Amino acid sequence: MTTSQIAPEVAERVHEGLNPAQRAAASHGAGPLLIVAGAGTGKTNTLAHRVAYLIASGITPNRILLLTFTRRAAGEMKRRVDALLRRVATGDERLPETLSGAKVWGGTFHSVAARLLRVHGRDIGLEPNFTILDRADAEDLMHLCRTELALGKQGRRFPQKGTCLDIYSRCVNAQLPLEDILRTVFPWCKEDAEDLRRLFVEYTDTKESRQILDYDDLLLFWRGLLDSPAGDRVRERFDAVLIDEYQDTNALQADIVALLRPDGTGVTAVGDDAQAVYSFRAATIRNILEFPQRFEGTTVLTLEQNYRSTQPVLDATNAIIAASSQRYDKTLWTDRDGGARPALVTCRDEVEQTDYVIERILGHREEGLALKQQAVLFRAAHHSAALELELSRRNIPFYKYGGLKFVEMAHVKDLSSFLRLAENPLDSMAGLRVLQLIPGVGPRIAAALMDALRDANGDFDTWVSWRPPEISVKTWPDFVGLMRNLAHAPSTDVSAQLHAARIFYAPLAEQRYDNAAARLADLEQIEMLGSRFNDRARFLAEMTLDAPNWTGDFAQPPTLDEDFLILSTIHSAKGLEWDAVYVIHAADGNIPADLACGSAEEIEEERRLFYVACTRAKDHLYVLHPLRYYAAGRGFSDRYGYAQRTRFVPDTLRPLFAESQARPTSDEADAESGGIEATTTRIREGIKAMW
DNA sequence: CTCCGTGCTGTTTTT
DNA sequence: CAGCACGGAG
Repeated sequence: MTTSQIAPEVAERVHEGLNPAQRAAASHGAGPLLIVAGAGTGKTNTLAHRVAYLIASGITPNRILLLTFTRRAAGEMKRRVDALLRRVATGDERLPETLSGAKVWGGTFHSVAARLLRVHGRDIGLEPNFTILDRADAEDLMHLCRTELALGKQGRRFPQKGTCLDIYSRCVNAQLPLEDILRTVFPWCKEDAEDLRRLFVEYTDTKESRQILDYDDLLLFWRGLLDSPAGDRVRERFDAVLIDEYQDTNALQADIVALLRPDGTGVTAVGDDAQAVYSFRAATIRNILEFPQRFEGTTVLTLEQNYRSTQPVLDATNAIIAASSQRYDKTLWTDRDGGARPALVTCRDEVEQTDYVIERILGHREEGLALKQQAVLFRAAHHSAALELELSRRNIPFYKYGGLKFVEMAHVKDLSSFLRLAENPLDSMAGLRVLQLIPGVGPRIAAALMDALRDANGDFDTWVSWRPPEISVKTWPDFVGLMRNLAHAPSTDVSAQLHAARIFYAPLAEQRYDNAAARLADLEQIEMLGSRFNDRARFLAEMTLDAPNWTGDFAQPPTLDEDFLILSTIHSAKGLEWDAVYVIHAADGNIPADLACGSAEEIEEERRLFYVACTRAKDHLYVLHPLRYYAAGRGFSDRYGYAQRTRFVPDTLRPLFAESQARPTSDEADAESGGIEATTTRIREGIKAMW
């Protein structure tokens, strides 16, 4: 790492406002650095300061690689670094040139991989027009391969396509042999090892021949590139590599970091082993625990001063995580005195929980807390269904993170598939999808047409002579014309291409969907969005790799400037904070999820997840658990269960909480019938409101 | 071959 | 109540 000496007064300006530990982290020298940063200790801020410090000390911004967990985090980081640099530049003549759009390489492992492979892929035999399969595409491809090999037709039932992909992905990301993964994670599929092996070979071959990459390939090929003779060309690009949320990286990602900076110089990893919640994606806290062994001469710095939460909230969250066997010991403290103990609220059922949460939210808003400063968190996306319904009914605007994503909706995928096919005519997943939109064209014909296209080296002219079924004789030439135009269009004009595709697609969508108008409106939004891009491949990649945040950009109720409540899965809430946080369905079965109680490790992860949820709160924390809950999915009708409060708040921790009932206990006697009556009344009101 | 109706099954978190 | 697999009609 080539850092020139940094002037003390410049350093002082960079570090303004940091505490001593943060300061040490931000201005650390070239040796490998691990920052163990507890929740709310200013991790993001410290990392931003470190980036600014590196730039101020002479490293060119585009020689810094900043790997974050989400695109949102990347954007936030960039904003802060820019602000810092602006502050530093004041009165300094040497710096302004580095300022204008400090182009730090940033993004998720996956999106950075896509960009690097676009440039260097040829060196390892990858054409730059490769396209990327999202999760659903990958599953569908797995399914096609399974049918191809006639698996699951021998009487025994074969694992589902999603399960197959999970197994495959787990092997790749954990870098472990199939047997190990089957034995430890998917024991009920042990019998299928041989067939799975065949399936995975077929899957891999198909992807290769079609020049399509799945999520895992992006990491795999990035590592392969670094491991190849061309690896130096990638290594030479970067002087510094910083990785956020290191506790949630997997073996493959750790390999990539090590290959980027083999001796560890210039590596900065930030993370908190107490917040590791992605082991289902093969993330392993061994990466953070063993970082010092992997990189000799590592400096470990710990951030323990919490700036986020009040003392009572921190007392509770510290106690929750104390029960865990975390390895990097740290005790968070704060000087934010005062504030109330977090609330532990018992509700009779989900209706009561919903009402309670909404009342509190509105109450806080009365006191001046905007909806945006409050969030409701839950374990699984569907846990918020009842709440969403009631919020809509009461016209309380909200926005939900996690769960179904905008770009995964059928019509959005349809539209982007036109561009994907134009970008890479071998992309059979995009091709099959687009072709089957045409009436009279099903899987068989579509497959034949894609084969023909491949034989013609991707020249769409080969489709001109094909005679479609009667119903589509008119549509077909338009379609072929569209594809030819898209293929020859300058790749820069993304929104024009989207427009052309939309015009063709609109009538098909109208036939296909009963709510076509709404869907077509979405597509206009996509088109607008396309105008922000000047590169089709980049557009398509971001579309699949950075999907979640796109929803935040526009796919919401038309209230973007207005105030709205945040609903989020706990996983999607990572790294965020709100003044008031409501953790709902915090009852055994949901937290921890009964599907995740197979082993002690899994339960520990659920505990950390609960910890992550609670540590999002600055001033007000509510943990709610309905006694009676609707066990979604276990058959319909009246499958209600009686839930224990979450085991992560055992009796010993109760003094740290203010316990209450959602309704006064005096109602107990008549509450049962009263509650039910209230429900039926509400249903009737709802029906009346419909006319 | 496509398309549509019927019946079975299965459930988390995300790049 | 889905989303998917399978069977039969056109």
